[in-house]
Amino acid sequence: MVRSSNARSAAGASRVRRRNDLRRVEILRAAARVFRDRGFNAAGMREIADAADLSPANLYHYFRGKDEILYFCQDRSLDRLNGALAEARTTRGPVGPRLHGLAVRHVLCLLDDVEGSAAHLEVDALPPRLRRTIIAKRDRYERGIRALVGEGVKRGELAHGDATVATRAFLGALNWTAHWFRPEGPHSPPAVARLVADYAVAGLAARPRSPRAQRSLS
Amino acid sequence: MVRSSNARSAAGASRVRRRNDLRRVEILRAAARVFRDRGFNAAGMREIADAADLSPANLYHYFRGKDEILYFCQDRSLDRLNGALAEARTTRGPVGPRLHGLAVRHVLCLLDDVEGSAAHLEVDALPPRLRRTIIAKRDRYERGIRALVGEGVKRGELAHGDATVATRAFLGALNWTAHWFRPEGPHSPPAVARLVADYAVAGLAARPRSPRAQRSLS
Amino acid sequence: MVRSSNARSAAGASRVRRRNDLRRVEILRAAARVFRDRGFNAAGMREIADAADLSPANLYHYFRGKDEILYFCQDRSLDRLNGALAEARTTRGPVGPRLHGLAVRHVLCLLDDVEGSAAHLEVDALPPRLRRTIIAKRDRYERGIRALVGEGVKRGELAHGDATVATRAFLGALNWTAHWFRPEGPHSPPAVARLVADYAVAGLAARPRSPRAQRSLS
Amino acid sequence: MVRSSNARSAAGASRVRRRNDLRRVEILRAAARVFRDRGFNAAGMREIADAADLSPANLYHYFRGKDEILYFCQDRSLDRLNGALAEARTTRGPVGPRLHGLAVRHVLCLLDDVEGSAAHLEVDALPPRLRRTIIAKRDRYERGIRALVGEGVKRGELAHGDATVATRAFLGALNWTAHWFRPEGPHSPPAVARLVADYAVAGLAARPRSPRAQRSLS
DNA sequence: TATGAATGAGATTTCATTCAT
DNA sequence: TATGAATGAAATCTCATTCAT
Repeated sequence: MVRSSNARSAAGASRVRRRNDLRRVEILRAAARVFRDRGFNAAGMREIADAADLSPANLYHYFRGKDEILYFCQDRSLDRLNGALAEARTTRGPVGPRLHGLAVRHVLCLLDDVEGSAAHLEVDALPPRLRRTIIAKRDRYERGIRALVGEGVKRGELAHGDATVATRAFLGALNWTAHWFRPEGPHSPPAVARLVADYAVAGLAARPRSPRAQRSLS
Repeated sequence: MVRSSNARSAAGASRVRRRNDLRRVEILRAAARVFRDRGFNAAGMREIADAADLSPANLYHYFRGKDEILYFCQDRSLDRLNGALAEARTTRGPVGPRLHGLAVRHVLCLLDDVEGSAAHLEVDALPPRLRRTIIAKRDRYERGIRALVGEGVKRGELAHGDATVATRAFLGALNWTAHWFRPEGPHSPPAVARLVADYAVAGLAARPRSPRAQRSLS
Repeated sequence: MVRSSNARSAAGASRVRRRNDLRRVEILRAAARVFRDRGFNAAGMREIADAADLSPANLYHYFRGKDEILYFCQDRSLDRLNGALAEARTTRGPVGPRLHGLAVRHVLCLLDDVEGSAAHLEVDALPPRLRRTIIAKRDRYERGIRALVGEGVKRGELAHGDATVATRAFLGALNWTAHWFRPEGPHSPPAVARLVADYAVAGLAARPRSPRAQRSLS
Repeated sequence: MVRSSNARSAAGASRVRRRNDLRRVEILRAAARVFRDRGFNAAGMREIADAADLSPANLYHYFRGKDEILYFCQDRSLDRLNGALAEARTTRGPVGPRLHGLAVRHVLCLLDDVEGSAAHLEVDALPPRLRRTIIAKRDRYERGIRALVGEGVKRGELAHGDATVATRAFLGALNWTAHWFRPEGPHSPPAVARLVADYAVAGLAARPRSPRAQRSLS
């Protein structure tokens, strides 16, 4: 009897804990969508609460404050991106397609309306303490991509040039999607993701013709 | 006496008007830098006033409010961009270099610390009335670029594909620069502009090899 | 069966009741310490709950709310003080030592970290209904001391003067102890109690020399 | 002309500055009264604003926040008290009357409804940074009184004993006045101040009779 | 008896903006 | 042209309290 009681209470605790965590994740998803659509500063706690179907005060049951909500949004986003990165880095084969796959997942992550996201932008909104962790993860992601690009250059697949700047321009092409994509537009998120990834990877590819032609006139 | 007084006051008015206009432009430059660095919502009127060396209250002698300041910032930015666009469209020769030149000017416009800018983002912060004008100019700019891209495709210089999405990805690569550029970094603004433009134009160029290679694995 | 059940439940109820009462007292002790150390308004229900090792919500099984907790704290404190007062009044002998004993117990009551206390301050925090009872008890205590002082004056032991004001100054010297006493300081609570009582009673004693000397210069 | 213009603007600036400072002092006076009557935590910014005849938001034109208002209240109070202390310490003559004069001024400072005060209590409400300065001033005051007491003991005027504890009991008798004094009561502030000072100084005076008599029975 | 979740009321504070001078 | 003073509205956040379990 005692054992069964213990077991029950343990199960209860676990169930509660899991429900609590699930609720937190649901809130983070909702918040991420709000942040993406309105920006961190323009998004009010009331909006987030509405999106998550809670009272504003109740948000503070789950998170210490708005900053922390943003922090966890970004943390989750970056974890997903770093997961995709890990896969791209461990896959074999030419770098181009691997970068393409990564780019697709990156964009889908931004546009996903269930998971919400794009919250890895606006790092500056975080207080210094929280910012450090996020910047570390973000830099890990960026360095990982740069490493892939470097690998492609070594193999002769990708163009020589400043890998850091190229990586950032690559990410810019991807990230910008969150700014302009409209669900009611002509393309589905996967279609957009593929098109943008096509563009972004092409920008890295080895230039076939004389690079002179690419130079600006002015 | 009366005539001379009139003349003087007319001259005075003109001088005042011109000074007023100069002051307005100076304020807009300062404001554009603040908006770029901090974002519209995070930027306070006090910050703008400090950057422009005025008291916050005095800003209201020059502008109706924060919205209007953003409006004029964006208006000025877009005018400069549309100027660059016009030049790119009327220039003869292959499309690639013309787009490259435009891209360079676009990035320089974002990074310019005298003129300030990047304020053409955050259109959503404007109240509907002001927003319409800005969106019109922004769309004009985007359509112009898309037209150039279309011309390049027709000539066989640029890759087939969705020109609208490609244009936005192109702009994303450029615009993102404002997020990551740091003056104390390794490259000067013109150097960054050239590197980013290289990438951005390459992404549009006709794909030489089998498009399959660009496809994602997943 | 029914009888046995009744009997058991009666016994159970009694035990529960007693446990309940014990628990209530424990909570009041903890709350009294928190109120003394932080003040009524600064003390949160969470703090009280932590000090009593309960969840905040569970406090409401024992008390109607924060006000009621303060009420019972003050009630208990004043009962103890009135108990000490009764003893001092019924004791025979000169008034000085009897007041001294009372003062010692008063201070010990404030500093006692088991019983907690000092909660008889902050009467204003109570809602009117509860306030009346507490004020009545507090006034009973004060009047009792004033009566003792009056007795001392009649006997020639204590100084003439405004007995009400003197009583309050006397109580001030005692009560203030709760503000400055630190357990890690040089004196134990009983030592402090004796020293403070020495001072407080001396202030009431008949002035031997010319009262002029006590007068202010200014 | 130019000089006179300069002079005028300088005078203007000075006038403005002085008005600003005056307004600050008025606000502090009002706030001190509110703090004394309601306690720091119970007093809302709205109450303070009402007492000072401003909108709550406008308080932030003069002070950084509630904490800072309390800080300046306490600072002003302690400056006044330290002023009185300095006078008491530099005056010649027996210590008793000098302490009496200081005590009178101390109590008057608490009860003064123009200057407001009693705000030197509740030091714990301050954030650490501000608290340090106030504690330093408060300790200076306390040490000054203790030195006076020590001088009295040396001269044989005052009773031997723990000077620190005696000083605190002395201050307790004075400070408590702020708790119980009611303007509609039988005594005027100066009358109360004299009565309380009489008591407080008497508590320090050399005990004429056998100290045994002062001992508690229990 | 016990507690996680939930909430309305209200606290402090910020901010864009206006106004008197 | 310039600004200190003033304010309403709203934002974030806290807190005592309730409720379902």
